[in-house]
Amino acid sequence: MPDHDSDSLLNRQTKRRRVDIGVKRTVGSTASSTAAATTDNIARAKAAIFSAMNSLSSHSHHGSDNDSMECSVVQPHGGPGVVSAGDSESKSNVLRKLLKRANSYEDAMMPFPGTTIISQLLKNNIAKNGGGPERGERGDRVESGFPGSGLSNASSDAPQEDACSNSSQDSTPQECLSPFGRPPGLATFDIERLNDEHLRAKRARVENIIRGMSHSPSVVVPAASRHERDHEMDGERDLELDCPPRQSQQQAPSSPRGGEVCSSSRENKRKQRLPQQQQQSFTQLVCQRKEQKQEERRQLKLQLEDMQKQLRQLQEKFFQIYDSTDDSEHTDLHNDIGNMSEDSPGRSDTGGDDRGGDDLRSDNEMADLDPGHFLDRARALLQEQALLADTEKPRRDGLSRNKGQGGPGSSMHAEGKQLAETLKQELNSAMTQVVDTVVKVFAKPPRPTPQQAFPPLSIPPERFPAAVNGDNPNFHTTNQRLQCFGDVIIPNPLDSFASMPGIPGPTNDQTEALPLVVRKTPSEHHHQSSAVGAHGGSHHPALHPSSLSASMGFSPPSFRHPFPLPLMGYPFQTPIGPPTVYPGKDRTSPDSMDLPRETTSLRTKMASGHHLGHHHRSCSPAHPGSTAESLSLSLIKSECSDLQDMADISPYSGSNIQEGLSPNHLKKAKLMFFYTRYPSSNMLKMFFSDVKFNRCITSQLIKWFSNFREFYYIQMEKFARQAINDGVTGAEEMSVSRDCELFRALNMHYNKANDFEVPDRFLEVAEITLREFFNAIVAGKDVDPSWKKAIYKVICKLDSEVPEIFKSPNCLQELLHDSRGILTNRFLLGCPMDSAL
DNA sequence: ATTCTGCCTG
DNA sequence: CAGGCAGAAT
Repeated sequence: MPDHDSDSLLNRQTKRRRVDIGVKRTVGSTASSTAAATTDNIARAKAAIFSAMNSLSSHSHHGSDNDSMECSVVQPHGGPGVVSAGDSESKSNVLRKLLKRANSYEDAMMPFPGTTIISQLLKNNIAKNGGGPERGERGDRVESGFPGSGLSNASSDAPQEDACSNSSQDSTPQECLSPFGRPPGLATFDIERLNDEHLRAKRARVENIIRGMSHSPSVVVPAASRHERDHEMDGERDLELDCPPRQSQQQAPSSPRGGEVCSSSRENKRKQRLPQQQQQSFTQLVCQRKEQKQEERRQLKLQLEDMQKQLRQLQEKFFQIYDSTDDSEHTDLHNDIGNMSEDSPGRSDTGGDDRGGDDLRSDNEMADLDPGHFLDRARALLQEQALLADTEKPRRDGLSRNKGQGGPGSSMHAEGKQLAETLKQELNSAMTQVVDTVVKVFAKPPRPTPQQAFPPLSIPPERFPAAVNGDNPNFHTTNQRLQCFGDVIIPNPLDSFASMPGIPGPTNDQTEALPLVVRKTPSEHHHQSSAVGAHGGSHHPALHPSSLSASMGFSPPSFRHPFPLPLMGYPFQTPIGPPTVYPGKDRTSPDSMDLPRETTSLRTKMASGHHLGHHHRSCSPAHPGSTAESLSLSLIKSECSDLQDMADISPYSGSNIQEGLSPNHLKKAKLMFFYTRYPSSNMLKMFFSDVKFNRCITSQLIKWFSNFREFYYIQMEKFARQAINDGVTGAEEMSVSRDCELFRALNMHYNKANDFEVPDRFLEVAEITLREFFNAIVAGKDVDPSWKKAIYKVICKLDSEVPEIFKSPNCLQELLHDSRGILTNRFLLGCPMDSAL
């Protein structure tokens, strides 16, 4: 095909010449403009949310460092103007601020771990609230009730100053600076009374809201959020609708700066899909959860510290008592006093009651002089464990006593106990270490591998001091906490992502959402199509939110995927996995044929991502494929600099609306191409109603069709030239049938599994296209760099209506009249949740 | 200024 | 198939 080659060369030379036609500009414009308006509106709110989330997440990461006030960044744009907005807006702001305060208070409250944030919050509110008399005017400005904005860290941030300055206008500086600084209700008491009723009402509202949110992730979404959700749905389906007042109000706070950030960050690349969604309510939920986690974390840390202290003390005691044992175990190195003390650090300091010399001596005696003593001890221990009476060897007991063990008459008994306890303690210590590790992982982002990072405290596996009872409570508590944590942590180990350089905070926010997602995922149309290959094992839960939750329940913790995050942004129905885990050889269904490819392509982008490789490598060697996949996905999101999109991440995507395009969507798009080559963005929205549209999604879909067209026209040109080369003289001589090579090529591309009956109309269009190309080439028009333009113009008019069935999220199943995929998937995946088709 | 498109490249 | 780009349309 010399011609073609030269042609492409020509094109290349004159590149950038505008070849495209006015195609679709008209149709698309309406749609796009509408869509644009909608997204734009939403965008601001998103940006706001994003920033809030971001700040929160960063807060959580550094929280342990007591950088706590980072949370104040929550509302970068939260100037005075914000406050003046509508009712709902101020409410949301108030909430945010409340949450903010909660964070601050959390630090302050540390000594009272048991206290709830809310109660403290409210108390403080009461105490402080008198500060702003004028506040009464605006009931909604509850934030004024929290003059403690600057409370935990005055230097922390500017944003906080906003709130601070706000209140300072009305109240004294002290209020602003020191929440605890002045005795509650002194001068302000009267004032407070004036506003008492009002404040009560306010508090009640706030409390209710917070309570509702804090109850559980699954909780009923507050009215506000529900509305939002509804609105979102409306927005998707009917873009013409104006935003309800609420919406616009909510957007108000974020408008200016959110937009800026958004656009600036967007400049880098056109990024990908990022799910978009709920706004205020989500933010609130996220914040709340963050708070809760943070508090838990802190408490846990405190307890751990206590435990460690106790452990040290116990250790000391232990060394005091069991020096000999330790020594003998440790070797013969310690034959004399000096060595002993060395071996047991801290012991010399604290322990030094009476035993110093005696102990040592006894050690010597035991080791050298009286080996029998040792045996006695061991026996005693055994006896203890066997619940035998220690009276068996009164004599030896006495001996040991004489030796200076210093124990009471029941030393044997005590010893046995202690040894038993020691064993327990070892287990405990292990647990402690684990807990500690976990906590650290959470607290400090830049921690690579939790596993090895055992606390320095790490007491050698030798024996630990007998666990005094006092120790146990803590231990139990810790354990319980750990378990509780587990529920939280496991679903969103994301925090570990935080440790990765390339990953921005926002990513973590998504994590937060996970638990929520899980709950809300009825998953209606999973496994629409087939696709999946063979063994269920290949499926990775991480890519399937609902299945994730489901599998979570059934899989042992160790199998839980460490990187669930990606699901948010990606595929739901994605059968994925095969390519990652299994090279794709064992794909059985014809349908699945194209899957690997799609999957691969999906992954391609991620793979192309810069930091990808080492990231997942370092992160979870255990799950190479899946990890890579999910991580990549997360990275993609991370990379997506579009703040709006980031803000779009929401936990509510579960039900019907997906936040990303799955391979099945791609498949569907391909099938749709048989009907329409130039779908408008509006049309796409209608036909992909199960996807939450944002700019990224729209762009991607458009890009898909663009790619489809590209391939289509390339094929057309190719075959046209081929026909010419073959000596065809008239366009009429050519036809496109289902048997012809051209069709096969096309079908292979768009309908690889061949499980869809290509409409005749497509054949006609293909034929027309082919002839157009043929004629154009024959006429020598291909010398014109934009010679295809005319053809495009013709072809774009040949779009036919896409059958209604394509509007159904489940259309693939119906179109492919193949339930195999569904059943297969369900079985293979062993995911009951998915049966909720 | 934004959106959409096609072209080229990987 | 996606990223990046440039051009055109709005």
